[in-house]
Amino acid sequence: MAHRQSDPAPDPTRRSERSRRAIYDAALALVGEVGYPKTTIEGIAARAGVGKQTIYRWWSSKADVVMEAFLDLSEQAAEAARAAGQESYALPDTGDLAADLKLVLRATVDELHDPAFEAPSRALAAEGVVNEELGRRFVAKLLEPSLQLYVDRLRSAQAAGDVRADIDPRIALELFVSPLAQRWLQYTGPISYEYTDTLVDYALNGLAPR
Amino acid sequence: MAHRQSDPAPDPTRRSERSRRAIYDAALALVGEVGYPKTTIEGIAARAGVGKQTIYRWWSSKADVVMEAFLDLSEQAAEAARAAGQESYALPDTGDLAADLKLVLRATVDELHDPAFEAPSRALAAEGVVNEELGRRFVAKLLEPSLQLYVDRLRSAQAAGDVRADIDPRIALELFVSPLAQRWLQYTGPISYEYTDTLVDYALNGLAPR
Amino acid sequence: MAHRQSDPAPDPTRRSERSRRAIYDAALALVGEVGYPKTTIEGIAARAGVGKQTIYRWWSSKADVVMEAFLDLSEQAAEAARAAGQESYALPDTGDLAADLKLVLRATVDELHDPAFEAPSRALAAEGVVNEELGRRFVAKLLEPSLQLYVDRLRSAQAAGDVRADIDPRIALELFVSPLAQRWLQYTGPISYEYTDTLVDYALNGLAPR
Amino acid sequence: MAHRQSDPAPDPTRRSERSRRAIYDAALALVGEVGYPKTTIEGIAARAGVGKQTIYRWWSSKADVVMEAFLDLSEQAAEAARAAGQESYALPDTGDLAADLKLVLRATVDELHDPAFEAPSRALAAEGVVNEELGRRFVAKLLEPSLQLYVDRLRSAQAAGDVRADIDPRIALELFVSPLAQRWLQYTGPISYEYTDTLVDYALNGLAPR
DNA sequence: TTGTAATCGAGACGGTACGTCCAGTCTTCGA
DNA sequence: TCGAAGACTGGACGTACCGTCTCGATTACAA
Repeated sequence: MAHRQSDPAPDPTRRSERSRRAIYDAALALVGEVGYPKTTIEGIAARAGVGKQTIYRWWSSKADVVMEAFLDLSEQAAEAARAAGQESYALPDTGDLAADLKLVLRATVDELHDPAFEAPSRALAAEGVVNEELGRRFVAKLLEPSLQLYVDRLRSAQAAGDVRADIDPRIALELFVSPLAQRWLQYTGPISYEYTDTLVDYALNGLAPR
Repeated sequence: MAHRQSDPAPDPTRRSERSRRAIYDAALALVGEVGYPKTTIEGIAARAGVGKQTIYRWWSSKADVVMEAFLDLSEQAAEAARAAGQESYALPDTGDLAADLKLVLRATVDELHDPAFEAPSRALAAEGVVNEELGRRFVAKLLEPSLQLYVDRLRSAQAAGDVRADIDPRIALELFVSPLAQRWLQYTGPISYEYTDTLVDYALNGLAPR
Repeated sequence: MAHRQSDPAPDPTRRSERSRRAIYDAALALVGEVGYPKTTIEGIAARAGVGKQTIYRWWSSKADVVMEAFLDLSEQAAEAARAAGQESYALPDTGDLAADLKLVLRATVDELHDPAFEAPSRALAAEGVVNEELGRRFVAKLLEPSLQLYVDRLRSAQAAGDVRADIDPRIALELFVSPLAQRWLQYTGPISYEYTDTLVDYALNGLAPR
Repeated sequence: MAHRQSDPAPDPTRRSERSRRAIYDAALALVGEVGYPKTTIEGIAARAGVGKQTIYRWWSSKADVVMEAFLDLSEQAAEAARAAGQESYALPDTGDLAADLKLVLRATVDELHDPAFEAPSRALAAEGVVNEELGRRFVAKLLEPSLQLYVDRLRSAQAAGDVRADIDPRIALELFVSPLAQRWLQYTGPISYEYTDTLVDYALNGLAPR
């Protein structure tokens, strides 16, 4: 980072779009093929047919490059989904909260098993654990928007009387989202539809007898 | 690891205890001072006053060294706790499940804020995210034993009728443990007594109106 | 040089005199301040407030730029000398050959000690040793004209009977000029008035007893 | 150079002779093949099958490496000559000074035309022009020993009455050696047997009529 | 009690990647 | 239309570590 400050700051309007795209592609391809630790700036540059300086000019670290590459990928995916008529900016709301949550969590389970997403997102999550700044960026850009959808759905459920009014939705969603996240991140247990269904049931009804 | 196979297998009985201790100390000190990524085998060896080969002879990677060092530290801490009369092999069981869980989680909150534990455990957690073998070892050695205590306490609560009998305690515990873990690992939110108390309440009583 | 061919040949009439001057000044200043090897095209351009392309358009290499800059400096110096009434296009001819040569060589000794000339001329001489094309240009433009003055003076001496008629003046001058040059270039010995006086004496009278 | 001082100084007794030889060979081969400026440390290391650090550990610069490689080559050549019965530690002394000098200078002319010696010695001479420290080393190790032979021969000539007693041999030798050196270094003129013969004649007999 | 075989500290080795600097080319924009 | 500005590909720089490989010098066990 320090080395960037000293430079006279490059002019973003003259930036080569071609290079940026090539760098994103190379970065994601390498992370997928050889894993994040063996992915090197030098390797990305070579694969992208780009000078190393072009990477160092616009990004401050390998984590930064991979992060933006992944962000870009997500945006493209979102764009594609939007174009395909899907609305990814809201959870389904059939009136049956449990069913809706289970559905969405099952989709998340599938996504977590998709190898195209797994390598870079694990890498970024790991980096974020140890690098607070990047971690917060990762959360703000990638995680929080998804979590917000749960907040919205839970509020709707509160309006319908399906969730107690005094519940904080931002915390409530963690009851079923965080366990899944932890199992995936830390290999603390297997991930399955049955598991996520169970989480929803437990979370909605509580552990204590009613 | 591969490089170990080629060696004629070192004789553990002739191992220098002095060196091992020095290596553990150096490893933890460096992780604390300069962070895990800037901690190098070479640096550990120099700091420990030890030849590099002595490290490579007994460990297969930096992650391995730091892992064992941290394990050793934890064991010492546990030992010290035991010596001080505390029993860390069981959760309190006052009959009030909610209160017992809140108490233990508050202690965990404190631990997570302890800088001596934070650097190495974050580093290992991060490494484990990306390195499945190490991740599983980390969980098995450090996480699972603690989680087992929750399982025991929940079973006791089931026997007392405070938790429904059809609940799987291994999953149930994740409702309040995983959210805390995720907030700590991924900076998805602040960590406080109030937060963990809320988690316990939500988990025990559920989100749906009763 | 090759890269010049590809360009559509720049139009010298539209060349910016301002830029050329600035480039000469910057080049000589940098060679003086940081030495020839650390002088870079980029540095010259920045110091001259000029685009790199402006340099590459008119010169083929760093050596080329410095060469022309130095040539320009020499011409200016010659001009100034001429303006001051000195005639630098001929050696003194008092009738006493030995005295005349000693005088001129002493002036050369002084010049070789002048730091303003030393850095760039050493740099160019060095470059010329290894780069024949540039070396020959250096000699033709800078050295040969001076040597010609010795040739003229020696011819005049031959006419006066002070030098044998069968002597080749172009070779003869090397007897006292080359030793001085070598001592300066290669640090093979100290340079002083006494030394050059001795050279003249030895050269004129020979080593063998008469 | 600075970076060497900071290191704790490597242990010369543990140095790899194999690597040193390979580095010398690679350096000389590259200088011969692509020229000194295009010879890089990286290239030498690759060609020698050696890590770059092994070069930086023992030498402070490219010039240093090439210098020692050339020195080593010269020593080997001298050794070989010695083994072949030649005595390179003295000039011939037939009693005819002029003939002896002409003979030796003709041999020098041949040597200067030998491409195996030309590339590295030009490179080192050039470097020495601009780098005083290296220049002096070059002279002391390579030039001065040869010049000393001339001094010896001239003294012998003085004893025989063939050279005036008041002549300083160290300066006298420059009358025929330096012109040759300058023509070779700076391309100030062609080099031939006839030329060196002429130099000897002029120097011994002087330019003035007798 | 004395070899003798292993481990030990030390650090040189062949390598890979780092982050920087500059070469030489190409593109944009203002005068 | 040229020149300043500077982004671009490319490649060498000198450094830091990697993991392997000798080296003596302890050191502890078996003879």
